[in-house]
Amino acid sequence: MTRAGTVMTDEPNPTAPAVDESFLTAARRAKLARIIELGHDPWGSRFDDRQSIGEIRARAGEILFRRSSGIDLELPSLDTEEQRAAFRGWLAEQGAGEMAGPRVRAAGRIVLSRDAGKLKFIDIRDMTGQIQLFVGKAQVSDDWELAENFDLGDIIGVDGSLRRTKTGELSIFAESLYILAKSLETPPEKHSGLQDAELRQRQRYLDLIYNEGSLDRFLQRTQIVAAIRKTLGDRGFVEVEGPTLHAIAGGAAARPFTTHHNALDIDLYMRIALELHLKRLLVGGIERVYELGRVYRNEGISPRHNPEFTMLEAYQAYGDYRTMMDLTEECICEAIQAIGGSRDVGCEPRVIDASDRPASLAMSRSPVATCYELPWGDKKINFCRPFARKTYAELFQQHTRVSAQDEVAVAKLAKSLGLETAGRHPDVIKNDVFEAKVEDQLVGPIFVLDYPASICPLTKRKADDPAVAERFELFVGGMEIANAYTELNDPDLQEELFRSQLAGLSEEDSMAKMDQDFIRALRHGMPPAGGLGIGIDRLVMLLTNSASIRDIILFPLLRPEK
RNA sequence: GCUCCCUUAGCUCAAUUGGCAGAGCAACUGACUCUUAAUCAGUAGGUUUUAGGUUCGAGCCCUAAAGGGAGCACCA
Repeated sequence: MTRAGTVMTDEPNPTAPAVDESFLTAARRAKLARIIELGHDPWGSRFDDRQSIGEIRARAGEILFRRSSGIDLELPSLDTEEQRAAFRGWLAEQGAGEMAGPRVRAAGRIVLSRDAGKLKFIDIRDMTGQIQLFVGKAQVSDDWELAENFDLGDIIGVDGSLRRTKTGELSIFAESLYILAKSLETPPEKHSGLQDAELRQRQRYLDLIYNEGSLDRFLQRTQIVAAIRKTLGDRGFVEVEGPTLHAIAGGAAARPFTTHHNALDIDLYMRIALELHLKRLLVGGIERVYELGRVYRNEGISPRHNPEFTMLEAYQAYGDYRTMMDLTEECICEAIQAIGGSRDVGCEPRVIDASDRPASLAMSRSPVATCYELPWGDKKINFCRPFARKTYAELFQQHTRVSAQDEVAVAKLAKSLGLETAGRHPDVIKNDVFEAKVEDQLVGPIFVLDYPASICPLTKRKADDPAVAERFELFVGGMEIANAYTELNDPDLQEELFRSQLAGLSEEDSMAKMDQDFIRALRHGMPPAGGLGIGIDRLVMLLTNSASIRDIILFPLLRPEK
């Protein structure tokens, strides 16, 4: 393993210069040195055949009380405080004897420690749970002094037997102890954890270790993403990996990050969307295709925006936006199920009536009633399939008392809301009003259908009304979660829409957006298709009841420290 | 980029009207072989984010900077 010119420095070096030689770390370094004196490597090594704490806890039923007479007794159940109290009485009645349980080996981080004379109670935690070690000076003999040099935060291993203490606490009665990694820093306060939002983000590892729910939340994120992949995979969607470095940053109207390729000497953009390359793959014959990956937008940071975020885009040939509505419901409901969302919470399967379903919109297949209820802030949100479906125009009318068709009245309303109207397209003004007055109100889940065509340059128009685009957005908890189109596959119209869209932009921006190869691909023929985008971060926020996107992104962007 | 708010011991938080900077946890010393946020006794730990200013006196008032938070702008 040693390469020429490299010196392996396996020898622990307790005299290494400390960055912060405060009295707290000095105490830990003194223990580090003492552990080395005792003949242990404070940085540990491979630790085979351990069981997870979750697995070990599951073996509690194997513990027996062995009376001196040789008769083994099963222990009473110990799930509640009453049962624990009863256990203590029961144990006192048994007289002479001792607990006997399976031999186990565990490893984890010390999160709590209580000394009681020649006894130590050490709580260790691994990814699956937490358990108490019972460490007696007489019982561990040689390892007692090692244990005396343990600190909160150290990662240790233990061999012992699984038993219960006299108070009923499931514990590993230690026989041998191992130091696997010394911790030289002081952990956060043990009751309240790490509260400071900045420290929680910068030092996410501490948040994960010490804040209740943090690790679970991020594991749930992984489960949600895995469930979405499974949902799509089960339906024949092919996952692909498109380029993240784009010569042309298209597919959305966001400002890209720029970067530079040295050998080619060209500026490149970090992708702002997945759309245009996935549609090329529809042309190429991948009839159901998706990508679940990172996009980058050079925009402001807020509780709902991080400059890099995870987006799902899925395209299905021979479908349309109604197809994608069903797919959206399936992805979300199966994700809820994957994280253990409660099912059938008494929400009556709703009958889709005229108010939910515009006459023009036929369900593409009969809905399956599936009901989940999740907390969202101080509210609860019911995810009952099918989700409500209302048109943009209906919702506009309902929440503003103004007809979306009445451009004069809409402009007047916009002005009264303090929105800029001069020189703007009526549909843009209308959409500003919609965003200001309607979106926040949509607790949902609700599909908003049929957007003004002029704000949807990549979307097919309705056959009977070219002013309306076949697009929906799914709103839940006031957030836009999904956005889907019947994809525009007319190359000439697409080019025209791009040009009119770009008319207002500077030459430089215009060049950045006009993707001639994409138009050329459409000219070769793209099947009619439905396309869906889901903002994964916002979906995870919603499903984990998180108020800030920074709570569900492991390492959100922060200014560099100092 | 703009506005407002926050920053006190390693961590979590106090500090009255501008009047001696405090507690809990963590640490250190001691007691305890069944603890559960263990308990008890004692010890130590501070450039109050930074740089200026006002004042007899500033954690507190003023100015600026840094970092964070909320909102706005940006985000078809």
